[in-house]
Formats: sequence, structure tokens, C-alpha cells
Amino acid sequence: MGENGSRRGAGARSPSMAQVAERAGVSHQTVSRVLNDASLVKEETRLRVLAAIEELGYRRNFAARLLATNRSRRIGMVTAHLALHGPSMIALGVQEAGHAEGYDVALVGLPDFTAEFLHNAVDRLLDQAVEAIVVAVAHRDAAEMTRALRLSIPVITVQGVVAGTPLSAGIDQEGGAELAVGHLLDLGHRHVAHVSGPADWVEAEQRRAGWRRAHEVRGRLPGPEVSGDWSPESGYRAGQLVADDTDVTAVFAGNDSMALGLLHALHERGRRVPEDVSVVGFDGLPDGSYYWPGLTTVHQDFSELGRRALSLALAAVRGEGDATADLIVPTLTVRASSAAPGAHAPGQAASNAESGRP
Amino acid sequence: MGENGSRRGAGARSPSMAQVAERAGVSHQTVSRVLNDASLVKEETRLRVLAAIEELGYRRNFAARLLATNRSRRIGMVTAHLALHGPSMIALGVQEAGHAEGYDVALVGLPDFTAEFLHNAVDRLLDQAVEAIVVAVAHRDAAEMTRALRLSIPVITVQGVVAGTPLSAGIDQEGGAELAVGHLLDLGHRHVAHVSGPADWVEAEQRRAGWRRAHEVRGRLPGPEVSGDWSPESGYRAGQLVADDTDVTAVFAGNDSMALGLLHALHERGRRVPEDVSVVGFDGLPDGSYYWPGLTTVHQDFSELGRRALSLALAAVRGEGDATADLIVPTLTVRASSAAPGAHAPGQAASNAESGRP
DNA sequence: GAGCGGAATGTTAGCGCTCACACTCGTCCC
DNA sequence: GGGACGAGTGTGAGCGCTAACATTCCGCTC
Repeated sequence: MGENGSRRGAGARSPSMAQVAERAGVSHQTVSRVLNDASLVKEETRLRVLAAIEELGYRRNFAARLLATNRSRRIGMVTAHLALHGPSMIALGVQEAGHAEGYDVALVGLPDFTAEFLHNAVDRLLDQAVEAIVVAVAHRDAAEMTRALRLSIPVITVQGVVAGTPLSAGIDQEGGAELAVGHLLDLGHRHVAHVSGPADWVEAEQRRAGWRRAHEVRGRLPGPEVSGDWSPESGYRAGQLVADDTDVTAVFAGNDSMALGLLHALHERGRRVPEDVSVVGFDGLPDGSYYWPGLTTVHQDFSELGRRALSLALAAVRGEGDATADLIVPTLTVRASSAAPGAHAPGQAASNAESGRP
Repeated sequence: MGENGSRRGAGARSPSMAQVAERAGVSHQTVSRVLNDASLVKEETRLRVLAAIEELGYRRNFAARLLATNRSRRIGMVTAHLALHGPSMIALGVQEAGHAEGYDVALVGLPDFTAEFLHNAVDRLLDQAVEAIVVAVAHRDAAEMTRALRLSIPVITVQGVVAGTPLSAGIDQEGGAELAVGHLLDLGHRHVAHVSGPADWVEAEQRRAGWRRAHEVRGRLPGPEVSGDWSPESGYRAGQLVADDTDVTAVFAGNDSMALGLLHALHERGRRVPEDVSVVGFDGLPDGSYYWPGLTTVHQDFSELGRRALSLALAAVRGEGDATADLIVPTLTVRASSAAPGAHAPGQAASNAESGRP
């Protein structure tokens, strides 16, 4: 019984090209042609084939196609901290841009950044025959570790990149930090304290450099530095120190999360923001404008970063050489958490200086 | 020149099983056996094959294997709002659990929830021959829309599920909400206001139901209700209304983000939290404990949810029927934002009632 | 009406793997 | 000492597709 012996495999096989061909009364190759370069097929035949495809609910078998062509049209992406704003936006950007180019993007999220996880992730992607891999891990070692794998496909790094590195796309961290700190200094603060990120992150180092540079170009000495680990908790601890030092009137936090913890500590110790202490963050988290008070921050365009990374990947796949994307210039979003030193609370507007929304 | 004519395909082909076989002096089938059920191969041969694999840097061709077996060992997952805490944690949970079971997880993030995007995403996954699809989209229509596709593979829904629906895993939203609101009522608040989520989200409805129920079982009438859309902005607007109504001493926000906006509005209007108004959220965002004041919230175990979804998927793939996972019971995390009505500010501890950390 | 050329289609041979089955050995038993 | 047996291995076909080549068909020219 039944029309098909289907002696092996798991689930029932879906209709094959041959079946479509039979139904349309043509050869399987004509079906293939319709699906690929329809140009050489007579319109009438084409329609007949298309109808057969429709009727059978045929869909091209990816595995067979890949086996025959050896081209997966798939890009791999590995990212740690998928739960964070930046990485997930980058991933989304890469995916969208990939789809627009007819590429599929295989995303692997690392539960944590270790050599082993990275190895596994890459392994998994290679199994999927990806044509290039985008690594969005900001750890200092990540880029090196990935290159150390000596893959035969292009590897694009994003985040934690040094300007000019081939096959990398990044955001100008130092410039962004300088922008933020300059803003505070120009408001009249004598110097600015810094809560830095972990030393083994390239970006932490770059933001720190921008902080120092902003002081330098104005002929000032930088304020005190406290080291954190990106977490709100570390920002909170830093805030406790800062709150006790009345010499500090402005703080540049290495990211928005630490700024959040910092604000918490300042409130707890009764220091007013921005009247007593101004705070500026980095990242542009969407929630930042609802922190108390609304957080002045440096906004990074992560989606754009993802898009650039993907186009680098494609260029490399097409053998167009190892290009580098220009660094993306971040922008400063001024809200209520930064003001001139000793400024009066400007009423309700204290909450958030952004126009339009709260 | 060269040892291989390699007349087609893109990049150079990697070594094949046949080449490994030749090098090891065995048949390709023996190599296959070593890779699969090593049991039937003599130890000595096995080692020889393994050595050849190592030397050649051989890796099994996934496409060929898939073509022959018709089993991809791949699960698809589609999620909207990948940038949000919940969805990304679920995705991570699914991925991890999948890997542990030897399955690969293909993740597609929807830039937005529309029928077209969903369609595309599913199409993409089908191309990859996934054996099941986990849909983590909480929109009311999502589950229906996905089922309407009449796929021949199992579809597991997660988020926005109704208890008892086959092939679904979820968190007890109503129970969680009841827990939160009960906490406020038991602190002595006469009634609790609610900032609800969008009406077309199942979860918004369920949390709302829990809010009502908590009042009901205590013989109270619920407080006023304001509708929001999950965003901090909508929470902020709701907060402006709540702040003007001194009758409101406690608010249950549909999620933590809205709670954040709500807090912002209350501060702006000079209403103290928790002395004048208590606030409780829902989600358990990691940042919540650093909001000002630390946010009492309902904590959901998203990773566990992801894990359960995956195991349902595997069970379905193995034809073990359309099971349902028990609803996960969320827990209440009490912090400084909730207190008895009219309570005095308990000094520094006001910031956060959690023990151990700030 | 033979011959030609290009458009349209068909035929065949793999891509690298797994599955089903065939085969070759020793070993053991009656 | 011949046959049964099982451990270990080899052989051939086929999964569904594409690439290269072969073939047919048709309208045209001279």
C-alpha cells in the first residue's frame, strides 16, 4: 500500500525535484533551471513547473544543494552575553543585513567566554559549513583566540577592535569617551572621576584612554579612578567610594549599568545628582532615560555595527580582500544626570533634559 | 600541478571520508563506523582511522550526512524582541539544553512581530531541515499564526501560553501576579493599582487576572488600572496619573520596565517610594535591584523555561506525544520599593531590602 | 529541401555520506 | 573435519541536487 516504499530515513521525505519534474512532464534539470536561472526556460514550461511545485508543496532540499554546490550561503556569528543590549542588537543587525543579501545567519550564544565554549561554538558553525564567521566578543583574548584557530574561512571581529585591524568593524570608544568627559569638563567640572571596565576588555581600555585624553587636551589632571566589571554591582561599590569624596563633582562610568549602580549608591548616601555629582554613562541603553535622574550617556549604533560586520564578511567571502570598516562615531545624549557643578535643581526638568519625552 | 582536479564548487573541498579511509587503509564504511557506533570496530583499526582523521583534519560533512539520513539533529527557534531580557535568556536556555542533547539550535530573531516576518523566519528554518520549532513570541496571535502554517514538524510554544495547551511551556503568570499583589495587600495597603501590559499579549491578561484575584480572595475591590505597552515610557505616563491620585498607595506594574518609568514619574512629582507609594514589578530584570529604590519584583526563571521547551521539542520529535510542561512557579523578590503604607523611611536600608547585596 | 544555429530540454555523473547486505576470517562444536 | 557462528570489514546503491555535456526542436537561409 502507499505509493512510496520509503525504506529509510526518519520522517517521511518531502517531495523531490524528480517528483515535481514528473508531474510537470519535464526533466528534473528543467525544474532546477526554473529555480535558478529561469532565463533559459520557455515561459509556458516555467509556469507548468511552478504550478507543480505549488501543488506538491515542494521546497528545495538544502542539504542536497549544499552537497552539490559546496556553497552554503550561510554566515556564522558567535557572541557572548547575548542577553546584553549591545550584543543582541549587533546580532540582530547582522542577521537582518544577511537576510537582505540572501544569506542565512547562524547565531551561537556563548553562556560564558572561555576558550572551550568558543571552540565549541566555532566547531558547531563549521559543521554548518558557514562561509565566514563574525565574532562579537569584546574580550581582549577573543580575537587572538579565534585567529589562533587558523580557520580556512574569513573571521570578522566586531567589538573590542583596534582601529585599522583588517576584517574588523568597531565603534570609536576613545572618541566617545572623550566626548562624554569633555562634556563634563566643559560644564565647569575641574576634573572627572572614572569607573572603568575590566582591564582585559579592549573597550574598557579605550574608554579609559578617552577619559584621560579629554583631560589632557584641556590641560587638566584626571580625577580618581575606580575599577569595575561592567556590572551595576561594581558601579554601586564604586559609588560608595565616590560619595564619600566631596572633591568629586563628576563621574564618567564605563557603561550605563555601572552608572545605574553608581546612581543608587549616591542616592543612598544622600548625594544629589546632578546638583552634587554629575554622572555620565556609556552605551545608550534604552532604559537610561528613565533612570533617576535620566542618564546622560554615549550612544552607540549597534545595529549599524552589525550591518558593517556583515558586509565585511561578504566582501571577504567574495575574495575582495581584507577590508576594514571605518570606526562608527558614537553620539552624546545629554539628560538630567549631568549639569554644571553646584547647579540648582531646575525643578521638574531635573528628571530629564531630553526634549519631547520625559 | 596539484593533486586534485576539483572541477567544481566554490572553495576547496575539505577531505572526505574516502580520503581518510584510503590513508588508514580501510574502507569508507569502516571510517563511518568509527565515527558512529565504534563498537564493531577492532581497537587497532579504530586508532588507525582516528589517526588518519587527525592528520587530515577531517570533519564530517554535515550536508552529506543529512542528505543520507534525513535527520538534521537541529531544532529551530524563533523569537521576537531578542534584545529583551526574557527572550534572550530563553534562547540561551534552549540552546544550551539542545547542545547538551547533541542538537544544534538555529535561532532566528524577528525584528518585529508581523505575520510576514514570522513566515520568513519559519521558512528559513524549514530550509535548514529543523526537526521542530520553538516559538517564543508572547503575542496572542503568535501561537495561532504558527499553527496555521500547518507544519509537518512539531511546534512548541513558550511564553504567552495557556496552562494545559499541548506542546507548550510557560510560567505561571497569574500566580506570580497574585503573589506580588498579595504581598502589597498583606503589607496593609487597602488596594493596589495596576499598570497593565498591552491587551493583545496573553501574559498581560494573565497578570491582570492575578492582580484581580489577589483582591478577590481577600474580599477587596481592586485599585485603578492604567494600560501600558511594556515600555518604560508607558510606565512613566501611568506614573504621572498615579502620582496625582493620593488614594493610591501601592502599584503593581505589569513588568519591570514599566515599573522603572513609574518610579521616574513618582520621583519627578515628589512622591516618595515606598513611604508614599509602594511599587512592585514583574520579570526579575537583573538591573532591578539597582533601580531607585531597589525594585520588589516577581522573578521568572527563563533559562529553565528554555530548557523545558527544548525537552518538549525533543520528546515530540521522538514521537513521545504532545506533552505539556508544568507551569513554572515564579518567586517574589522583596526589595526596598514595597513597604507598609505610610511607613517611615528606614534609613539607608530604604534603598534595598535584599540581604547580602545592596 | 538540405543545412545551419540557437533556443529549449534531456542525460549523466558525481557531491560525501549512510544503509543494507555480502563477504572473509577464525573459533568452536559435534 | 565440516558446518555454524559471530566478529570484523567491504561493496554497492541511493539520498536530491547541480554542472557539464548531449540532444532535440524549430525557424530560417540559400
